[in-house]
Amino acid sequence: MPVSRSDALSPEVSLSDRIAQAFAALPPQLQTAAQFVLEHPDDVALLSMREQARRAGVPPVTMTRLARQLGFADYAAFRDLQASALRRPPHTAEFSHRAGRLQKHQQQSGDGALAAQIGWAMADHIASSHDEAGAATLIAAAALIEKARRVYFLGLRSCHAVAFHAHYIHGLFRDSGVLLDGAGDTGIDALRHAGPEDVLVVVSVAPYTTAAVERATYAVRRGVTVVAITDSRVSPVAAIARASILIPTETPSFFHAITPAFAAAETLIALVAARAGEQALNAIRNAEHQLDAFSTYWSRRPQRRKPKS
Amino acid sequence: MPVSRSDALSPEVSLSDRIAQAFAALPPQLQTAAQFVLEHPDDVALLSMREQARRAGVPPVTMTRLARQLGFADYAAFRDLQASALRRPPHTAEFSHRAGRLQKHQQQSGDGALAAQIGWAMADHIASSHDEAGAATLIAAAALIEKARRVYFLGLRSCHAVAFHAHYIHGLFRDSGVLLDGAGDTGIDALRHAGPEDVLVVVSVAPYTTAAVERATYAVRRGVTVVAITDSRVSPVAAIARASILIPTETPSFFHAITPAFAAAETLIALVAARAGEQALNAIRNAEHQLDAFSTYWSRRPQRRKPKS
DNA sequence: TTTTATAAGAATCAATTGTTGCATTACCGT
DNA sequence: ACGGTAATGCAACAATTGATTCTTATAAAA
Repeated sequence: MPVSRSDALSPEVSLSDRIAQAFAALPPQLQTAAQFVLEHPDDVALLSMREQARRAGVPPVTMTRLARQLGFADYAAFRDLQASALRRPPHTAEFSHRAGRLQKHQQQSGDGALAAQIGWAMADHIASSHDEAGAATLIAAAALIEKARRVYFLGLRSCHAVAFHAHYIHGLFRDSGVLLDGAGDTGIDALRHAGPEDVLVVVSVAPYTTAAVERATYAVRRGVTVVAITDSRVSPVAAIARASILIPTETPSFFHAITPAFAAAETLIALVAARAGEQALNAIRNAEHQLDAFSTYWSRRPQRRKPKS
Repeated sequence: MPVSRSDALSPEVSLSDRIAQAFAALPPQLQTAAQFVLEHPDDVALLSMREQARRAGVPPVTMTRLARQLGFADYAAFRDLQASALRRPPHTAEFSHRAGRLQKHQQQSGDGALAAQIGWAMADHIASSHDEAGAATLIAAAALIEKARRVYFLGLRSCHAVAFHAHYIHGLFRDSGVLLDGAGDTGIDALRHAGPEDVLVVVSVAPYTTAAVERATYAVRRGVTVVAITDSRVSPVAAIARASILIPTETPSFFHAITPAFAAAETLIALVAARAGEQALNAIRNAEHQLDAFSTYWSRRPQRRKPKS
C-alpha cells in the first residue's frame, strides 16, 4: 500500500486541532497568522519564519507570538513539530517523485493545461471531501437534516447557487425546505418561525458574506441547529455549526472553486433522501410525473433534423 | 481517466540519479556529502546547510561545493528542488490515492459507502470532462463567449443553479452577461434583442426541460450562437449548439449529478477570464473592493478574549 | 470621560545562515 | 625529484534569521 501521508500522522493532526481549538480565543492578528498556517502547514517547516510572515501578511513578530500562544517555547519547537510530520518514513522516499512530477505539470502553460488543471483540482477536492472523514461528516449532517421539522437553506453571492440547488433537490421529495434567498432583503424573515427542531444549512466560503454570517448567528440564537458547508475549520460559520462540512476551494485560476461545495451539497441531500427511504423515492417519482403533466419536460417525439452548421 | 504516471521522469528521480551518476567522479569529500544526501534526502529541505554538514561530518563549504558540482547555481536551488518534492502539493497530488481508497469503499455498503461512491462518480465525471477532448471543447466555447457582445445564460430547474453561478462569476469581470431566469415567465424577453454577435450558454440535462429547449431554439432562429452544457451528444440542445460541452451525470444515487455540469461551467468562465487577461483580473479585484466598501463581506472582527476576573 | 490592560508594530539585537577568498595539503605525471 | 593541478578547510563576510524591547494604538472597565 502506498503510504498516504495525509492520514495517521498524529502530530500533524493534533497540531491543526490545537490551532483550531485555540483559534477563537486568539487576537485578530494571530488569527490571520493561524489561518495561514492551517492552510499552508508545509510552509511552516520549509520556509523561514519571516518569509512565512511575509506571505501571511503579518509582521514577523506575530509568528513568534503565535507559537508562544499555542504553548510552544520557541518558534523552533513549533517548526520541528511540523517538520517531523512532513518527514517521510525512510522507505517512502521515492514516493515523492510523483509530487515533483505534478509540479512540473503545473508549470506548463496554455489554456488546455489550465482547463485540465482546474478540472483536476476540482476532482481532487471532491474526492478529498468524500473520503472517510468527509463522508462521516456528511452522514452526520444528513441525519440532522432528516430529523428536522424544517430545513432552511442559506447561501449568498458565489454560494447562492449551492443553496439554491440543495433546496431544489430537497424539494423533490420533501416539502419542509425553505430557501432564504431574500428578494428585497427579506432573506431573514422566514427564520422568525424557526426553532430548535429546525436545521439551517448554510453555505459560505471566503470571502465570507457578512449577511450570511449574521443570519446564521441569528438562527443559532433561536436554537436552530446549523449545518455548515464551508472552506475552513475556522470560518465564521464553522464556529457556530453543529456539523461542518469542509471543502477545499483552491484552483489554478484566481476564482475560488465552488464546485466542491456544490458536490458536497448534492451528496448531502442524496444521503438525506437515502435515509428517508422508499417514501422519498416515491415522492420524487410523483414530482416528476406531476411536472410531466404540465409538459415541463421535453419529450423526444418531434425530433428535428439537426440544422446545418 | 486514471492518471498515467508511467511516463516522464521526475525531478526527484533525476536528482538522485544525477547524484548517483556523478558520484564516481566526485572527490572523496564530496562523495561523503553526496552519500549523506542520498541517505537523508528530506534533511536537505528541512535542515540548515550547516547542520547537515555537521551530521555528515564535513565542513559546511563542502555542501556548497556539492551543489555547485551537480550543476546548481546555489545551494538554495538544490534545496528548493528537494523542498518541492517533499511538499504535499496544495491538494492535488494524491488524487490517485483517494481514487483508490474511494473505490475500495464502493464495495462496502451503508451510508458511508454511498457518500464515497457519489463522490467518486462526481470526481471521475469531472476528470473525464476535463481531459484533452473536453478541454478543447471548453476552450472553443470560451473563445466564443469571450468575443460575444452579450452572453445569455439559461438553465431551468435542476440546471438553474449552474446557469446562475456561471452568470454570477461572469459578472465579476464583465457586464455583458444576462441571466434568463424569467421570474413571472419573462425568461425569454431579454432574448428579443439578441442577435448574431451574441452567445447563449444553455445548460440542460435529462430530463430536458421543454422551456429551455424552446428558448434555445428561439435564440438560434435569431442567429445567436449557442454553447450547450449537456449530457449527451444527441440531447435536444446539443443538436442546435455550435459548441457542446458534454458531461456525464450518472450517480449511484437516483439523482442525476449536476455537479459535473457545474464544474464545467466554472472552468468555462475561468477560461474566459483567463483569455480576457489582466483587464479581467483587475475587474474582479475592483468588484471585490467595491463590495467591500458596502461591507458585504465579513471581516475578522477584533475578537476580544473573554474578560478575565 | 479617564484609566487600564491588551494588541500591534518598529527598531534593534545576537546568532546563524550560506558564501567567498585564501592558504594549505594531497595527488599525479613527467 | 619536482612542478602543477585539484581538493580541502579555515576564517571572515554580508545577509538573514528568530527573539527582545519599547512605543504606539485600541478597546474595555471604571
